[in-house]
Amino acid sequence: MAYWLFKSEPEVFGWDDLVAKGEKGEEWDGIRNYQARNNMREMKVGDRGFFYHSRSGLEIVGIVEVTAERSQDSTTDDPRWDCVDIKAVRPFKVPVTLESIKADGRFDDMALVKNTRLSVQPVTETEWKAICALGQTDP
DNA sequence: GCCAACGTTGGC
DNA sequence: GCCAACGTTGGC
Repeated sequence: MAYWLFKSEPEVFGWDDLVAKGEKGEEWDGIRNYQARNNMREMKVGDRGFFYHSRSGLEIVGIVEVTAERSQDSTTDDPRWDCVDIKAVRPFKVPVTLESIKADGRFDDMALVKNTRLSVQPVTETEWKAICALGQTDP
């Protein structure tokens, strides 16, 4: 199983919005960046990801799961863009802020720190476990 | 709300 | 194939 991180602006589509979608989850559409799209193409059903609030909040707030593999992004006819579906699994007991991730030192290689503009990015198993621990939440 | 960083587009 | 112009993301 692989691990990922999904960014979203809470004012546009936040953690609570994903929770409201329930078990069916939500199509992670609107991604128009090749790197982010390529990451989604690698995803398998059952892969886990962090849900991060960008622009405001600036913290990882919960764990999500991939519920459907790549298919055409329904918001466009352009065949270049496809995406996966994700659902909320559980919230972090304690949100993990970007500030604390930067201050930690163990996460300096994460795209979250090094490539701030990448909205869908891979996370290593080591990073996954360490961040879940910071969030005081089961991986 | 600003703007730096980065990605994409298109004229040449 | 270069690079200027433009558009978008996201931290501050």
